[in-house]
Amino acid sequence: MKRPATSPATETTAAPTEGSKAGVRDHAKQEKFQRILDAAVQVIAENGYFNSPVSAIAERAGVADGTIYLYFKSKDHVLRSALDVAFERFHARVKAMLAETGDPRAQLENMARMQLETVAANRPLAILMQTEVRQSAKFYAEFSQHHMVAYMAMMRGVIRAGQEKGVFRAEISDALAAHCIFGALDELVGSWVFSGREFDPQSAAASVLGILLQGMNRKDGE
Amino acid sequence: MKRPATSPATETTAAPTEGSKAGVRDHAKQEKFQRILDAAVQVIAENGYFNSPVSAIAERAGVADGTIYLYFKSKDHVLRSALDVAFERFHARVKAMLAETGDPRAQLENMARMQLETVAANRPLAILMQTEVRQSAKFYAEFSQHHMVAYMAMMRGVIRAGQEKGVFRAEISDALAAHCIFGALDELVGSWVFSGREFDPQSAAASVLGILLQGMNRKDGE
Amino acid sequence: MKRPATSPATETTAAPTEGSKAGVRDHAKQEKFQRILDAAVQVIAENGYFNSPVSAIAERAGVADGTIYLYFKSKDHVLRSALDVAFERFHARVKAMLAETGDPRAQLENMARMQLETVAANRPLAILMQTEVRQSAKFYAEFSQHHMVAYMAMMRGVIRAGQEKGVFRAEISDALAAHCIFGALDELVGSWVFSGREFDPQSAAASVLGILLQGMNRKDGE
Amino acid sequence: MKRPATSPATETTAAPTEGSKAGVRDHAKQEKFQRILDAAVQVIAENGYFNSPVSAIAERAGVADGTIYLYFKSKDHVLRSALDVAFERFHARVKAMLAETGDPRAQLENMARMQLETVAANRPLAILMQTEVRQSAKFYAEFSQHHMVAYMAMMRGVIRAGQEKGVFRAEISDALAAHCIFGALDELVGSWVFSGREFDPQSAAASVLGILLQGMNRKDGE
DNA sequence: CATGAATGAGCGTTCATTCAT
DNA sequence: GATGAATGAACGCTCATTCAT
Repeated sequence: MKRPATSPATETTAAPTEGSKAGVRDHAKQEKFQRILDAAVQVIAENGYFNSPVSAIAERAGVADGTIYLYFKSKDHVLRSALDVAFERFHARVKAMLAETGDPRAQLENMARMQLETVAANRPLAILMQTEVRQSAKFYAEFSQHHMVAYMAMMRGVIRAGQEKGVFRAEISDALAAHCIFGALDELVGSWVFSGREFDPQSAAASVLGILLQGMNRKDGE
Repeated sequence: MKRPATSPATETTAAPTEGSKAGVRDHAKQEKFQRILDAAVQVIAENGYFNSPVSAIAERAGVADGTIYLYFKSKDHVLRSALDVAFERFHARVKAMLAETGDPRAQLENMARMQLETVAANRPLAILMQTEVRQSAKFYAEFSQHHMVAYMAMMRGVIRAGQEKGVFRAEISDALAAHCIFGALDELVGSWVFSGREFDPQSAAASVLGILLQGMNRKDGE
Repeated sequence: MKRPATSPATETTAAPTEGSKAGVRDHAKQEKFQRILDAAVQVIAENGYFNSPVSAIAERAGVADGTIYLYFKSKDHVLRSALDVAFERFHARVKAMLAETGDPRAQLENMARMQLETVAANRPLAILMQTEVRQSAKFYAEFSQHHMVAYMAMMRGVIRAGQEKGVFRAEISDALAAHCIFGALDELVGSWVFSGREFDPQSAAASVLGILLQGMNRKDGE
Repeated sequence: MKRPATSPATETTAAPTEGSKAGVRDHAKQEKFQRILDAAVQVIAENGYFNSPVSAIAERAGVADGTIYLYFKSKDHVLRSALDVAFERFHARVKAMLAETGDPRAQLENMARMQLETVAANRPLAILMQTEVRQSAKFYAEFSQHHMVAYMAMMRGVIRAGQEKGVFRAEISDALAAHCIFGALDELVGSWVFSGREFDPQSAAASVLGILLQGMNRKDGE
């Protein structure tokens, strides 16, 4: 089947109806839900969305093909859910970090480090983020609306706070700066993910922010 | 058919054999070759590679399905060719610009401007560059080997030259800086391409480089 | 997919995995397996392998096109299986007969009769044996290796036994004689199959062996 | 295209219209006609009819694809012509031999030898005779009507003459005996053609006829 | 006559999805 | 709930044949 022209609004991918009969049942359901998601991430990272039959995902998850459709409306929604879930977790962790960090520069560096760490911790998921999110303009636009905008807003808030505190130059557009930071890191992730090279999130984040905060220009007197 | 495991090395996508019979024939062939490429770029930009049947590309190009296969070995090669041709043109233009520009800062800004201009000039192609290049890890790795490495090398050369002339800080890694610049611009392109917003390449390039060269930090005494 | 250059060795065409869940399921599977085989034999006998779309076989079998591929790896394997199954049954029956027949002359005549009977009992299958086995040199060579060699070996064994018992001339090559008998019968089958004429296997077998055993020459004193 | 349901009556495959302008032209035409036929025999023997694109035949013959259709109505007719021409030549040579040979036994042995020689002289053609003639029941039936019947009639005539002269047993059916002889030889040819083994037509013919004339039975007193 | 680019019907095969068990 | 056999639409690609040059 082709991706339907009208995409069904994402529905924030709630895990299957919870809160009914027994907690045991719920737990079993949740567990299978997650197993399918993990299998999908692995299989799709290896072969790409369109070269990953639902049957391959089912097999990796250890369930029957039909079972997938008890948990997800379509193959498409499996991918959406995987990305949604992953992003929401990341988002929550960043939000928590921001709440307990004061200095804008430290906040930015932590965000950078967490972005790279997330990728380093789950390579298949990183591959999905680099490839399948962009599998089509429509999908990407949708994903961006849901998640990227929210993430960028957080980053822009940090930058604006820094500007108000006088640590960042006030004449810089917060939106532009956020794009620059995210883009630089994302590019790094891409080159890492596809080459397979190792790298240290901590120091890589520091290096990138070193460039972006201090600039490439040699200062007079250096 | 699935994407073949061993892809036949790209072959630099020469347009069909030229230089024989009549110039007329050659011209007609070249024209049809290009028409198919353009159609492919449009259709794939709209629907994504896997949701774009060859028949749709053929229809858009105004040729029969089978005709595609007189010019390209496979659907896969149509996409490769489109990307190869586009990149090679871009690469050549950048190279020419570098040859007639002396100042490293001006060189970087021109590169940035040209990257954004290219995208502004051909939105469907920009979409392809943002999406289909990454359609699979394999494809991306291959494309990167062919083109990105070459482009990045050019940029790193400019940065090193600037470091030697003393305009850029010497302690910065040229590779990392190149990734940051490219990534920042690419991210900008992405957000533009998928939102449909307008923007001015010239000033956008200047703004981005403003951040990357001078840094976000407020200088003492400002 | 194209016919793979290396065909995967026939695998003796086991019917789908049996012996698990319920005997009911197994039986249903076996029944469909056989139905597809029968449909294939009929359709291919009528039109030839290459003029028999899989869809035509599926239709005749009363299943969907895709269902064929749940039972067979490829169109190619449907044909192989049909021939393999048919030959193995024939082979087994001949073997059983040989075990309970003593006289070499009677053994030969029974083999001849059974060859003709088999054909008379299933005309479409006979057509396949006369045509599609030879559809390509490769296929034929493969089939011969698997089945013809085994059958010829049985016949040569009978002939050698007859020679040792002194009923057949010792100076005759058993291999050559076997070829002569089989060829004479096969030619008869061919002329029958394609003309549609009726004939009686019993008496035809007797007549052919009458010629081959006693020779065409008039004996002195006759 | 599929083989048309109504086969166009064969038309005895006359070479293109001759007897007009100049003998030179005619000769050139004949030569190209033959070149295409030879190419077809080679290519089809190697790959089978349905795996032999017209373009492959054209290439082997050194002509353009379209040129084939100036000499033959369809791909189908190229094959028919090749077989017709080959058979007619063989038929003529046998006929000439029969005219200058008196003894029925010698006639039969010469026919056998010539059948094997023909095959030994042109292996690709032999492969065609063993395989493509049988590509479908329809084709085979048609070919048989045209050629086999004629050839069998000659052989039956020889056998009947032998019976009248008292050298062959009178109670044998001439038709059956002819089938036996032809079938035995044809089987031999088949086993040779597909195995690639060498063999000597002269002695093989003698051996086969040795069996068929004298019989396999040991005579009393031997 | 000869060419070979163009056509488009047709094929083998895959796989998302359904539904009887 | 879970299964997995069955479906059939859809696809990439081939190639016999035509026809403008």
